[in-house]
Amino acid sequence: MTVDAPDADTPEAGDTAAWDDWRTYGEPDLPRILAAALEAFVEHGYHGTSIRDIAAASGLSVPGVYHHYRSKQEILAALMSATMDELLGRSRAALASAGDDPVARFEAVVESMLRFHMARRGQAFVGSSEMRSLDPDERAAHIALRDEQQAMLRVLLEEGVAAGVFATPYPADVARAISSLCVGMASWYREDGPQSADELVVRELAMARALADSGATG
Amino acid sequence: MTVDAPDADTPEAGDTAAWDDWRTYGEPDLPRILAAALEAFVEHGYHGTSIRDIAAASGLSVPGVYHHYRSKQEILAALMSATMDELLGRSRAALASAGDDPVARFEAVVESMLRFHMARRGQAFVGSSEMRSLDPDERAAHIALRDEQQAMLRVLLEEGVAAGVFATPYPADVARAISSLCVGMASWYREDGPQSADELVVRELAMARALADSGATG
DNA sequence: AGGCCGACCGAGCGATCGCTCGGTCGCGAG
DNA sequence: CTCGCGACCGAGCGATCGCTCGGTCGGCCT
Repeated sequence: MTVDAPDADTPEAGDTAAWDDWRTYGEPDLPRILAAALEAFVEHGYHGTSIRDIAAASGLSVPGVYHHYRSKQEILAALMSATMDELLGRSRAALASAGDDPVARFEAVVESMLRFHMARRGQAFVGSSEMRSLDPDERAAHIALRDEQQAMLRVLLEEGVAAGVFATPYPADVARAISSLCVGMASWYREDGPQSADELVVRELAMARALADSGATG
Repeated sequence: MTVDAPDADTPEAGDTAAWDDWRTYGEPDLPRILAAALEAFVEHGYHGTSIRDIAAASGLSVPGVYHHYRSKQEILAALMSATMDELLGRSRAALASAGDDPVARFEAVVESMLRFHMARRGQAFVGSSEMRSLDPDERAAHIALRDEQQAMLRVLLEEGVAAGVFATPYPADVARAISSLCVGMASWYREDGPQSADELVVRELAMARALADSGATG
């Protein structure tokens, strides 16, 4: 069992100091097997993709794939954890670079989520649609990370409410709603769509702010 | 090939006059094969479910299933179209019962979507997650209906903007966002959750209104 | 009583599934 | 030059897949 690892110059999972350039995205540097699996999972889903599909798309034989991963399940798990690691890493980096203003902190994290779900739409889509295909252990770990991401948002909203800059009485619901917007965006966004990524970020950010101020009637 | 049809007292697809009681939901009255397929698709996905799974869960043999549906694909298609027919029917009924006020019309349709995604969460989830598993023809038909649903929302938003009661410069984006909120809700909502369905509707409706007023800076 | 038909089933078809066995090959170390 | 080892492959295992063939059975019409 060898690693088939990402290039060495890629920031490692959990390394908060990396991703300091959290707004910019290069080519996804997944190892070829994961890249092939990603494309297939996006199009046909985990159970609709065979190891032979993945092998052919990565230019390998079936045993060639099994030389790098012990099972199809391990391929999915590797893909999902790479996804969550990058999302959380970028969100933490965004938060760390945002200073003290509650609104700026909130917007930095939301922007990091928006950009991730646009630039890594395939990963983001698989990360949410194939959770049920994960083995219980990996699924629990994945859910914990996703909850951590949402908790970050919720805390930021609560701090904004405490500071008097947000009005929502239900920060947890708003955090969930913003996550839903991001997941949804990963489904419909196309790079060659009518709006630029930057403009889309502006629009969605405005919607996120509106959610943070919703329910102000009291 | 016979029908395995819903009970005769169920409103038929496309019958706008039905669903006049669009807010109330009884037990889903899917034929047993579709009910079994729904449960399996929610848990394991279309490709993760075998005909033998569906047969066993509906108390039939494999040929017994094929007596009612020509293929596994036809089972999925029947489930998806039943879903979209009910959603669109209830939304149209909500709109028809809402009077002339633009805000009331908007809120009626959003509420119909919210309640549907709560009461029929399984169908709603499969309807959005298994679109890629549909054959191209049925997929195109399904997408057309989904677009019709979103267009209804967008037109309502445009009318509200024209009437001066909504502020968003991007009604299409807001319509998409509201749909995303509904789809997301189908993923996390549980009937035995901490909030009642009615309270959740109030909260989510407030968020939808906030989205309709977002981006007012110009 | 006889015949038809809708509802269903036991057995099994060929294809494909995830995965493995027993290799080959090239490259770097000694 | 040889040896070990990581990277890979041809062939094929048993299991399961979607689907079908050739029935049985019971209720309804005449």
